[in-house]
Amino acid sequence: MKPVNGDGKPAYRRIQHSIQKRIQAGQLKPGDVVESERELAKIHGVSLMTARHALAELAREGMVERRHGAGTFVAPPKIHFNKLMSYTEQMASRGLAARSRIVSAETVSNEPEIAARLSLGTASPLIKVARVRQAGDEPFALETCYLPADEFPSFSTAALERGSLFSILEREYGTELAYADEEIDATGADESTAELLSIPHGSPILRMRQLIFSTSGKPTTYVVGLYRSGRHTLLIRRFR
Amino acid sequence: MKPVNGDGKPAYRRIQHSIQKRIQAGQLKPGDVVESERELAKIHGVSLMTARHALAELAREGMVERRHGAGTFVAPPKIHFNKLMSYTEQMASRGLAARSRIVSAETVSNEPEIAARLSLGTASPLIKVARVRQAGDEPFALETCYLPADEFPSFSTAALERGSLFSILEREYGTELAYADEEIDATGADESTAELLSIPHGSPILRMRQLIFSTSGKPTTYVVGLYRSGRHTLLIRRFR
DNA sequence: AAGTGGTCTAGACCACGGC
DNA sequence: CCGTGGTCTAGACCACTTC
Repeated sequence: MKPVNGDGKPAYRRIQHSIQKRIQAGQLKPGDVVESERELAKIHGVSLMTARHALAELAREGMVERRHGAGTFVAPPKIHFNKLMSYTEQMASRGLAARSRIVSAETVSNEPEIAARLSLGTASPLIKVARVRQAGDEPFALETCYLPADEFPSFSTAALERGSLFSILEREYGTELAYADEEIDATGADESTAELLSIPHGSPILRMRQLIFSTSGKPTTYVVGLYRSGRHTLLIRRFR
Repeated sequence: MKPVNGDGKPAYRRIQHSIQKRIQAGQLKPGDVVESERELAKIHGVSLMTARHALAELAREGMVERRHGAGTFVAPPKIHFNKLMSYTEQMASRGLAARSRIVSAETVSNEPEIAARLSLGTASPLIKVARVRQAGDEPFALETCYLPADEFPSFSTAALERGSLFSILEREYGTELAYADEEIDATGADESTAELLSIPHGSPILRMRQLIFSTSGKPTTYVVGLYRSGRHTLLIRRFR
């Protein structure tokens, strides 16, 4: 009497996805009521606990809100705080094209501190790419990223001209990024940075040092970003 | 045949807490195995699903890790990224005492921009308290916080000398804080800030503007923090 | 093979919300 | 009042890890 599910996926996931699809397709709008546990159980031919599991997961992910005694409702779209996004993605999410210029691209072996952060030997070769990010014609940030050269063979700077670093890592090398730890502080622009950003030497700039980890837990990229004061604000949401 | 639980709390929460206590008391150390679902069910006289619920919640909170086929294990203590903590709490979590000096405390009605951020009329009275945070004898930050004066009657600056702002809000006024949205950028120290932080005028400083919301979703406090360069680094974790 | 977590059933009662 | 989500039972089988 075991009702075989069509695929190998858990029933609660299938229910979850079916609701998720309807939300993304716009058939269910924020505020709309979602089927109750009992309705879903009947529709999908599962027990209450299974239907419940599906809704509980969706609530945990922020897709729906559950109100005791009232029902389950589609949640308003969340603003993506604390999301790890590439510059290209950030611009795209605002409907803008990413503009940047590669300042330098080389393989270096003399940056022991950064190699250490990437859990590598002190003399390990690193791909080092420095780019100036532009808004309109004005440069507003200098980003330098470091990758272990051994893990990204035949890394092509040309590809960087076209697409984002993230998409290259993910599509060309199958590296799934998971999270990043960032250190943020203020500092003054040194000579070369000042020149690249067209600001006076010593101007206050925001420095963001980012260590990006892949899903396997390995540090994959180190990025140092220097942002012109007044041109850039970081947004974070903290929870209690 | 309904086994009455001693209190009104759900069984799965009691199980959760009993495990949580043993972890915090050090009886269970990171890596230690936790009782299996079946064991917990027997011990607490509940069904498997209930014991399971308790462990699933603990896993969601990051207290334990579950490994399919192997067991449930105490997770290593997590670094609290992206947590909304008061200065006092941050220091306490490092085993240090918070040291700060109140620079000024007044009620103002002429800061329309900040009143607006707190969703108040432009002329609403605001409690404004400026404090210098110290590490040892060295000042490293200037924090100015604003609260709606109407909602915190008889706000005592004296209490601030003793405890943290957060604890006053939570204990004296029953305001539960939920989350904060922060804007972070770099700027240069103005005259008065430079003097208070003992740094040259124009030195780069990290500015953090924070709007703190209560659990009811209402903006409750606005904080502007100015941090000396080199003395302070912000840590964030971003997820993909 | 034994033990674990992951999924699931077919019910039950309770607490809460809105009419 | 009825329908909702919240908790819970007493089992079951499967997938996985460990030995």
